[in-house]
Amino acid sequence: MAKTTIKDVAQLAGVSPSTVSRSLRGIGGLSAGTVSRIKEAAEHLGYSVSPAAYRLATGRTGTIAVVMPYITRWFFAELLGGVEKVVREAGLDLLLYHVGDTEMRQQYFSSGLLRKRVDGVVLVTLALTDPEVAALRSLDVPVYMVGAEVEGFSSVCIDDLDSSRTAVQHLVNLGHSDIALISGDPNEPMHFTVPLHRRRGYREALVSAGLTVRPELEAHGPFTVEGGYSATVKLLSRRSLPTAIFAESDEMAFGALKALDRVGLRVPEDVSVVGFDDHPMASYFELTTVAQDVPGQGRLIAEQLVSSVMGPEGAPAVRLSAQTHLVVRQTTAAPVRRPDKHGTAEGRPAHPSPSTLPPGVGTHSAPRPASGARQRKESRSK
Amino acid sequence: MAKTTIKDVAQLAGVSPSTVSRSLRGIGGLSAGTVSRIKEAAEHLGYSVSPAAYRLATGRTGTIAVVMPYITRWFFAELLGGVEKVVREAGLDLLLYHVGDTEMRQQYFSSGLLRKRVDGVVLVTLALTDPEVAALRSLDVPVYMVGAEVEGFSSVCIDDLDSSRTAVQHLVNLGHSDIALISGDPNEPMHFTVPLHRRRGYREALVSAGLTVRPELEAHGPFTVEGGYSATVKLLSRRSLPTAIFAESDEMAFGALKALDRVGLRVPEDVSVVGFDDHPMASYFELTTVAQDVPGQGRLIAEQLVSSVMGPEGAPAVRLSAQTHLVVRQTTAAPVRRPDKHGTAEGRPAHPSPSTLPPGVGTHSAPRPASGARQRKESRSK
DNA sequence: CTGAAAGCGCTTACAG
DNA sequence: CTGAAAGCGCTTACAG
Repeated sequence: MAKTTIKDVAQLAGVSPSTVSRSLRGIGGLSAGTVSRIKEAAEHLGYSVSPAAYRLATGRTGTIAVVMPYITRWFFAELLGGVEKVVREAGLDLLLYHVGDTEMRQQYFSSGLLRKRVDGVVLVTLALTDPEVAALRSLDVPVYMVGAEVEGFSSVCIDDLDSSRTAVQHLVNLGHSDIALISGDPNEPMHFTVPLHRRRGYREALVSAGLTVRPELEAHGPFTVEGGYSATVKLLSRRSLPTAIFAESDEMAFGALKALDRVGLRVPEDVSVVGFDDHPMASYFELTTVAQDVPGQGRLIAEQLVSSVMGPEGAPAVRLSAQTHLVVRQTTAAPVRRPDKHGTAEGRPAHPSPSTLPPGVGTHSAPRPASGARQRKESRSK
Repeated sequence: MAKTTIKDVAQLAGVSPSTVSRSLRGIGGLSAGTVSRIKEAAEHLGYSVSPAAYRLATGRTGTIAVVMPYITRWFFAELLGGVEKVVREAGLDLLLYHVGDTEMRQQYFSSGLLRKRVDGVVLVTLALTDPEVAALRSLDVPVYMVGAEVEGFSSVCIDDLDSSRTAVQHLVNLGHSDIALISGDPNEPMHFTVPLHRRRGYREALVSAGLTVRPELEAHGPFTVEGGYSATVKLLSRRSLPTAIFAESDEMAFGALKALDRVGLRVPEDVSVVGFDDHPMASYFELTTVAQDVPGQGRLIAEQLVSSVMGPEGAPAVRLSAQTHLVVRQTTAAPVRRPDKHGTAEGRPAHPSPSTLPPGVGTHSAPRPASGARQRKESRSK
């Protein structure tokens, strides 16, 4: 199974390596006979060009890198899927890099890990520091961003600010005035900008509706089910209860639904909930949410990248925006007037139409008093 | 921003390129002074070796490929995360390939896409045909498999057969005899073996409990929430209703829960449900399920790969197995005796008191040793 | 301990 | 339309 080289092919076809090279890439004038002879020889020998040699000779790697702070979370996995599709169809290789914490991040950007290794890189959701931007520029390859923007780099973003405003405005329009926010941690070390924009959208919507921004209506946690659950528990332990909750991601909204269910609050009768993403499980929960096409964003940015990498000329940086739209399902409704502002679930009047109770909520677990602790009974067999 | 080469470093340090090369990789005897001078020069110039030149000279690519039929599904994303971690820590690059359908698959294996491109490849969940195995062997690099086994390739698998048997035995122990299966499509074109093993485990458990395997108790669909939903709808439209359902994945189980909820069947009072995976949302739904550590499997196989790729000598193929354990939560309970076997949901008597189901406690199955089962108690810290 | 030289397998002006 | 030759940037026996 010795590796067959271009020389072997040349010899078999009775031509020079140069001719084989040109023929295989369809360059220059070639006599039809030679071409087919070469093609045959190459196939017969099972020849494929050595990427290493090709790269060394041409300086092009035929490879792009995708750098992400998470791999398994819904948004990131979907985005990766979209990027992969376009990149593969273009015949490029995709190198995956996970930059999970600030330490990895630092060592990642300081060492020129990508140097001479890729023709382009797409960064997902990473808010770059100035030194990081400088390091990236010194790579001398086009940089593409999703969910973040940097001068001189192409990007595709949704309008987080406006989308969040819309989501909260929906709650305002329904008549809510005690609208809580479940957001990402504003002080997390990776400095993601998405949560910042979504929070700003929330606050702006309140203000423009003549409502006041109240810190006790805001809680935060990681962008996960657990994060949404514990943030909601926090909200529910404060002095005034919200009639609606805007969660910055669907997974957080799922956690909120669970927490509400645990304390016996009904959705949407007692509390309305809006999420963000349109995660596949969102329709399961009948969750009202802001929908975005994540694989589409991946494809979009990858197409930019591909056309610039394959093209003869580096294309100028562009800023693309992806659409979002509010999907109204069954977790939002007009608030029910409550006689007792501090009332517990039991004290509330029954809602006229309980059939709007979202499926899956409230059926599988006995409601218990919320406490910070997770209740989890597990038993293992064997 | 001209690329700095080893010559530049050599010149600056006043030595030959050979010496720089040796010094940078810590080979041969080196005088301390030279080493530090070289190191300084390299840092000053921001030098990093050209991967292409390195690969061409050494024949090693420092790269591994991960080939997966899905990227975004939970199992695959988690596995990828585990592999990535180990691979990155070893300083290797990870090339991601998505082989989504039989067509991609064919063109993928026929063209030597991986040829000369990687030092090793991990295949996830792909049942290979003989020609595919041959193509892989001709790559002349070690091949690693997760969730599948091939003679001569290293692999890590869970025991799908035994795990499924255990899950169904749990239902049998609770007193169920009408146990349905929600499985993957046995005729899907990719020929995944996991669903086959899980189905066999289901059937074997029935048989060994003296129950008969009834086709009308089996339904299939894709390994998704939707798939589980529609498979359950199929089950519910047949002549006899099951009192328990074993779903081959948690996501399918979620779909089952939804379908049951839609028709007013209560879980676990009317129907018990067991899933497979211990997906993060499983605890959300209080789903009884077979837990597996997916990122751990990714790390395990990656460690094998790394040690063989980095090591001087190709290690022999090994077959590793990963543990599973049944996690009993609240979606399984003893069946309630029904007067009317063909009764509809509406026709059923209301369950006397759901509180007769002590949360978690009363639902434990008597752990019964399955044949050939590994005994292992796992406890979760944190 | 260190250099000069060959070689890894391609591509691409440069000639013809 | 096709070849010979140089060069891409490394590594590694081979000498010294």
